[in-house]
Amino acid sequence: MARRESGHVTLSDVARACELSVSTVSIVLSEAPLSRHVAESTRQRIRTMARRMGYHPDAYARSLRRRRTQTIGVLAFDMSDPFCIPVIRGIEDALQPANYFSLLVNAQTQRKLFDSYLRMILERRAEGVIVIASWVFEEANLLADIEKNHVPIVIVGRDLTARRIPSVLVDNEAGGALALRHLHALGHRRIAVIRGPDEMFDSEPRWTGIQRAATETGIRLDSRLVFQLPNRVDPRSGFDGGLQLTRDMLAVGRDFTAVLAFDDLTALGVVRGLSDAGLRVPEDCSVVGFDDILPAALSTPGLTTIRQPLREMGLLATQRMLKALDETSASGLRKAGLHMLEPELVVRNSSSIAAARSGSNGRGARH
Amino acid sequence: MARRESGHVTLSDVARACELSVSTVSIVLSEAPLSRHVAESTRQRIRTMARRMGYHPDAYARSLRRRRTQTIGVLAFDMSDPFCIPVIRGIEDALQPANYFSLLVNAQTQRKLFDSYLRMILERRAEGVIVIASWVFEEANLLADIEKNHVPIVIVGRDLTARRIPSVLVDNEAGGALALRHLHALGHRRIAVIRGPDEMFDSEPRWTGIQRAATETGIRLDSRLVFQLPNRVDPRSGFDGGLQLTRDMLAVGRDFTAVLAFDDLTALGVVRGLSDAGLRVPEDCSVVGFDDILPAALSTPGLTTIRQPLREMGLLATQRMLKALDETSASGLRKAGLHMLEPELVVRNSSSIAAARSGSNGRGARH
DNA sequence: TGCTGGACTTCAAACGTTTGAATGGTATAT
DNA sequence: ATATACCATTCAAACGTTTGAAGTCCAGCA
Repeated sequence: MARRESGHVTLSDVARACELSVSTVSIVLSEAPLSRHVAESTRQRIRTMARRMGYHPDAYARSLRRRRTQTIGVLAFDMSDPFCIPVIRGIEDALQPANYFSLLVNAQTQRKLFDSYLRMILERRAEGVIVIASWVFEEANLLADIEKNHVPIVIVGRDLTARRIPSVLVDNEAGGALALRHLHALGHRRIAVIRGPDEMFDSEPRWTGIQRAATETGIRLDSRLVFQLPNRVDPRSGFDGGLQLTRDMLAVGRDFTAVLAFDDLTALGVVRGLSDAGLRVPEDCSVVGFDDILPAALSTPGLTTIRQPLREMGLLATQRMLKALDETSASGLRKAGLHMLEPELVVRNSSSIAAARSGSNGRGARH
Repeated sequence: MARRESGHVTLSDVARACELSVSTVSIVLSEAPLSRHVAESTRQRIRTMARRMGYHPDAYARSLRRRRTQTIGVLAFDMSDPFCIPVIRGIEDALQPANYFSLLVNAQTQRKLFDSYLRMILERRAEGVIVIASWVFEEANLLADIEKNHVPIVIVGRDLTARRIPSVLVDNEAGGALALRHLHALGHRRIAVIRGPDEMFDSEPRWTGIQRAATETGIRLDSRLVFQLPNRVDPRSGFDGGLQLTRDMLAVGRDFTAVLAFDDLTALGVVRGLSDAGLRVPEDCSVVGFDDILPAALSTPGLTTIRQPLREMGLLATQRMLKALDETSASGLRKAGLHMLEPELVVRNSSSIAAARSGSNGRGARH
C-alpha cells in the first residue's frame, strides 16, 4: 500500500552518508545564503554524494516549509481543441524563465471535470490559475472558492471582466470585420455566414463585427444565407456542422460566392461540402475561417483565415499572472483589465476574386 | 515574498471555528475510519463550516504525511504534435477512475527541457512516469535517476524493452505493410515512398513493413522513388518535407501513381505539392498517410491513412502503470513487456484505383 | 462502591524540508 | 586576559496533515 516506503532518497540519507547533519546538507544543496560559510571541500563532498545517491529534494516537503509552490494551475476547457495548444505553449514559455511550473489539466468540456480539477488545483496550492476557455460556462462557484483562498486568476478566450477577472482575448469583432472586408475587397457580394454556437463566447462579437463591416461596405447580408452552428461536443463537431450546413445550402440552391465560417474547423467542413458537390475552392466559391489553427495551414487549398495570436495570448496572460503575484505581496489590489489583441488576416488559397457570375452559384461538375 | 501567508484556510482554522481539535476535524473531513465514532451532529457541523470557509486540504501536507501523491508524471516529448493529444486523453481517462492525477509536462522536443522536467517530476514525487515519445533520444541518465528512486516507468511510441522499460506502441511494420497492400490492391505499381527521419523511432519498422509487403506482392520499389525526410524540428516540418520532396520529384519528372508518406503531416504536404502542380488527388495520384491524426480527417480529400489506436495506447500504458504500482508493494519485480497494438487501414478519399496511364505521371492542368 | 465498556474526542509524533538562533571553535584586536 | 569577529556546523521549531494510542465521560452492572 505504501508507495514511497524506502523509495526516495532523503536529505537524512545523504547526511548520514556524509556524516554531517541534515541542516548542513540542506543548506548546501538548496544553495541557501548560509552555504557561503560552508567549507568548499565539504560542499563538494555533499554535492557529489547527493548526485551519486540520486537525491532529489521532495517538492512536497519543500513547498510545505517554504510556503511557496512555484506552480500556476492551467485549466483548459478542452485540450483536444487545436486552439489550446499554442496558448499553452505561450504560457509555458512565459513560466519557464520565471521559474514557475504549470499544473496543466484538461476538463474535456465536462462541467463536472472542470470543477473537480479546479478543486485539485486549489488543493495543490497553485499560486494562481489560468483558465483557457472560450466556452460560456457557469462560473459562479468557480469564483467563490478561488477567491476565498485568495488565488489570483486570469482567463484566456473570454471576457469576464464583468466578474472582475482579468481577461485576455482576441478582438473578435475586429476579426469578423476583417474577414468580411477581405471578401468584399475580392468582389464578393453574396456571402454566406455561418455563425458560431450560442455557447461559444466568440460567436456574438464576431457576428457583430461582420454586420458592422457589411453595413460599412454596403453589403446586404441575406438572412437566408446566415446560419448558426449547433452547440458542439468535440472538436470535430465544428467540421461536421460546416459540412452539413453547406450541403443544406447547396441542396436548396442558394446563391452565394463565398462562405465566411465561424472558425477554421467549420471552414474545413465547408470546403469538404463544396468539394463533395463538385465545386472548386476558391474558383467557384471562396471560404474564410477564423483562428488559424494548425490544420488550416495544412489543408489544400491553404485556408484563408483570421489569425488569433494564440501564443501571444498565453504569454500575455502569464505575464499578467506573474505581475499579479508580485503585487499581491504588496497590496491585495487587483485591476481586472481587459486585454484585447489584434487579429490578423492570413491570406492563403481558399479565397480569390469573385467569379463574374451573377445568378448562378457556379454549381457544376469539376471537369 | 511569502505567497501563501494568510492565504489558504487550514485545518486549524476550521478547528478553531468549530471549537474542536484539529484531529477531529481531520478525521471527519478526510473520512477516515475513525469518523464512524464522531457524532453525526458534529460531523455535520464540521462539514458545513469547512464548506463555508472554503477549506481545501493541502495536498502537500497530506501527501507528505500519507507518503502517497496519487500522481503519475506524463512527459510528452512534443505536445504540439497532434499525435500526443489522443494519447494523453487515453491516459487521463484511465487515471481518473483510479483516482490518480496526471502531472503533464511538455519537453517541446528539447533535450534540456526533457531533463529538467524529468527532474521536476521526480521532485514532485510522481509515483510513476509515462513518457510519450517516438523520438530516438538519449535515454541513459533518464533511466539512471528514475531507477535509483524506484519510480516505475512506461513508454508510449517507442520500443525500449531492450532497456527493460515496458513499451506500448503500434505495430509499425504491420502498418507499413497495410499501406502498401492497400495501394497494391488499387492497382498501383509505381509507388513513391517517403521514409521518416532517422531520429524517429517509427521510421525503420514502417519501412521494413513496406519492403516486406512489396516483396510479397511482387512490387518493385524503385530506389529513385524512395526518399527520406530530414530530421524535424516542429510539427510543421513533416508537412514542409512532404511538400518539398514532391516538388523535387515532379521537377525531375519522376513517374509514379501513388505516394506512401511517412505520416499524415507528410502526406498533407504531398497533397499540397501535387495540387500546386495541377495534379488531382486521388484521380492523378493517390496519397496514403500514417497515424490518423485530426487534420487527416479534416482535409479535403479526406486522407487515407493507417490509424494508430492512440487513445487505446494511452489507456493501455496507464493500466500497465497502475498494475505495476500495485505489484511494487508486493514485489519489486518488473517484467518489461512489449505491447504492440494493431494498426487499422482507414480508407478515405485520397486513394483510388490507379489510372490506366503507363509512361506518364499524369501531369497536366486541372481543367 | 468499583469496574467494564462503549461513545466521543484529543495527544503527540511523524512525513522531509528550511531557517533563525545557537553552538563550539579559532584567530585577531583590545 | 577578555572581548570581538568570524568560520563551520548543528539545534530545534515550523509548515499542514494523518493516525495509533491515549484520554475523558458516562451508563450499566456486579
